[in-house]
Amino acid sequence: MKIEEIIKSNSPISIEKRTVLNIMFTQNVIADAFNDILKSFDLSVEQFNVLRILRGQKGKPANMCVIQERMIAKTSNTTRLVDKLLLKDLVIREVCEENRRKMEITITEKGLKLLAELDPKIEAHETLFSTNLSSEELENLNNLLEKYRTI
Amino acid sequence: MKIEEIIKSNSPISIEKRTVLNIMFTQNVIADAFNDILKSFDLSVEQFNVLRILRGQKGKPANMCVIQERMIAKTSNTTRLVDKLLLKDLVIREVCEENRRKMEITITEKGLKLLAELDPKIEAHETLFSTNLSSEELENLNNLLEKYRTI
DNA sequence: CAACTACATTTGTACATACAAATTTTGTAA
DNA sequence: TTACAAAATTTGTATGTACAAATGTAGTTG
Repeated sequence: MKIEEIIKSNSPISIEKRTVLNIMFTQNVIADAFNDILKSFDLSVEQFNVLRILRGQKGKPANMCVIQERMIAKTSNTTRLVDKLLLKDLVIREVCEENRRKMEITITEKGLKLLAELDPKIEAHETLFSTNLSSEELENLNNLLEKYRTI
Repeated sequence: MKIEEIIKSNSPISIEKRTVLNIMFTQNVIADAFNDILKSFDLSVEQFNVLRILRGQKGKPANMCVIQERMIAKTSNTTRLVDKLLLKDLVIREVCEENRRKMEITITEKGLKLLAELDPKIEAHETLFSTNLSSEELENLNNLLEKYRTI
């Protein structure tokens, strides 16, 4: 569906504006589908991302800075996201003994299990949209996006 | 900058996952730049979008349904967005006489003036990223996104 | 070591988002 | 005409986001 139909515009839209709208709208479609999956697991997208970052640490704890710099939405409030994960026993939080300003966040067994359960569903979702494009088209799309956002 | 560097991943990422990340991240970059512009005008992105939808009505009022269906993020709370715009005298809200369940929202002169002031800045921003790509590349990007998100 | 500055995180506040429940009005059918 | 269902919007609640200010800790310099 063309972006003009989606926002029900009757006047023509410049290619620059269309590109912005298309990126915004496509992100929305993906995020909505993500949300649908995570909702049944009582996780928000950002909570899920934090868990994935922690799993990527392979046992090593991560402090708040590290989590923050790896998140996609840069200014999510990491403290409160971790608070929520703590309440569900998906992570533990300890003061770092070498530098008491830092916090060490580690994913728990329960957190890992939850991710393991989610993995196939998330992967299926990621694949779902991609099947509309050939591998060359996918590569092309990624290259164009990377080139586009460079300032 | 490649998406792998951005999220500081050391393990390889599938093309499907990379595509999702690239779309999410690019949208974030655009939205942040948008926010920077609107912040100085004390508008949020969604408030701005509502104003633009109202301007598109060319004098005709729009009811809440109409506004909602034209917004990019489908479940923004239109009532509260309009509340905020009312407080700033950028719109007026009246009960529709033919169907008293409906509300008629109209943009004010002040709202139109604000948009007129914003227009060139927003356009410059939309153009900024687009200059990284040729017209064919832009067309290509738009087509790929439209094809990608089709379910 | 006292005073500063920088660092890491938390807290406060205002606003936005998601979704369900409530409210008001309209149309319709017994 | 009362009762009921549907439509349009609002309200409530929990959560998330943006950003500034506050807190607590570490390192540095006079």
